[in-house]
Amino acid sequence: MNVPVGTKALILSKRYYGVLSKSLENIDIERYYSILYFLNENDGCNQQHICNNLAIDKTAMVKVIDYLIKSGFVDRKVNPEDRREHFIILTKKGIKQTEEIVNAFKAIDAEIFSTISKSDKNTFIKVLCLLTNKLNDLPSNDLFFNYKKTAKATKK
Amino acid sequence: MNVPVGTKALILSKRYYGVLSKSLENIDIERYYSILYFLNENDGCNQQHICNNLAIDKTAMVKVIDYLIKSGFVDRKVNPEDRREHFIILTKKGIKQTEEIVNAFKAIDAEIFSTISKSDKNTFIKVLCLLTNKLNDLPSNDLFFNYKKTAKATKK
DNA sequence: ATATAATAGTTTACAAATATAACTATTATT
DNA sequence: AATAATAGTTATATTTGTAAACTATTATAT
Repeated sequence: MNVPVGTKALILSKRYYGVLSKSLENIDIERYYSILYFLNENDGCNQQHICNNLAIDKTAMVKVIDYLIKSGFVDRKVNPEDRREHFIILTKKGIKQTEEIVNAFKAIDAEIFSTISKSDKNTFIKVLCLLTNKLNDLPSNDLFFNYKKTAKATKK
Repeated sequence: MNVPVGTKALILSKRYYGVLSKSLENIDIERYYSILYFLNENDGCNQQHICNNLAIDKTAMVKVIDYLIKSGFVDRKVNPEDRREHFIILTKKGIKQTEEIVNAFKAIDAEIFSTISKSDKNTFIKVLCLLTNKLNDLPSNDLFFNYKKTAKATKK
C-alpha cells in the first residue's frame, strides 16, 4: 500500500496501542501507558521533560498528570532548587503496576519483531530515530518554500 | 531514547503531521490530508475501504467526508450496484488541491530520507509494513495470556 | 538592582478525535 | 420469508489537541 511514511507510522501506532490496551485490561488505568513506561526510566523528572520526549503538549500533560495522581500512580513535588519545576514521582502502586506495563510493551515488541532479523530490526530502529530527529530539526518554512518551488515546477 | 516501537512511531507521526500542516497552509483545508492522499490513488472507493486502509473508525469517517464535501473536495455517490455503498469521488477542486497535498507529502518523505541509504530506506519501509500486518493479525487475547504468564514469571 | 525576558506549569475555552451503542437501508444467507 | 451481515448514519460521552491568557519563579541585560 502506497502511503507516506508519516501515515504508515500513525497506522502502526494505532494498531500497536489497540493491542496494548487489550493486553492491559487488568491495570487500574486505561491509558497513558507510554508516560508510565517513560517514567519507569525517568522517575522524578519534571513535566516538561516528559513533554519533550513524548511530543505531548504541556497543557495536555497537566491533565495527564492530574489523572495519574488521582489514580494513585504518581505524585507531584516542587523542585526546591527551581520552584517552577514539578517533579513527577512514581508511587509504590505506580512502580508496581508500571512494571507490568513495561512488560506488556516489551511483550508486544518481542512478538512483532519475532519474525524479523536482528539486523533488519536494528536498521528499522535506527532509521526511525533518524527520521524523528530530522523532523525535529526541520525548520518547517524551509521545507515549505522548497515544496512550493517543486510544486510549481511540477505544475507547469 | 529507549521507548517502545509503537510510541516511537506515534512520535514520528506527530512531528511528521506538524511539518506537513505547516507546508500546506495555502490549502483550503487544514486536516485529513492523508485521506486525500489515499483518494488520489483510490478515487471512487467507498468509505469502508478508506477506513480499512487508514485505520479510521467508520463513524469518524462520516464526519471526515462531511467536512470534505462541505469544503468542496469530494462528492458522495451511491453505488447503483450495491446501494449500501457510497462512493467517494474527488471534485475538480479536490483533484487540483490533492495534487499539491501529494507533492507536500512526497517532499517531506524525500527530505527526511535524503541522508539515509537506499537500502536502509527499503528495509525500514519493509519492516514498517511487516510490523503493521503482524499487529493486524494479532489475536490480542493470545498476546494477553502470553504477557500475563511472563509478567507473573518475572514477578516471583 | 531592577526592569525585562524566559521558563514551568496552570486554567479556560473550544475544536477535533475516539469509542460505543443504537439505528436505517440494503444485500446475502438459510 | 426470516435472519444475518454489511455500509453508512446518528447520538452521546469522553479524550485529546490547540491557543490564549495567566501565575510563579528564575535568568538576563542593562
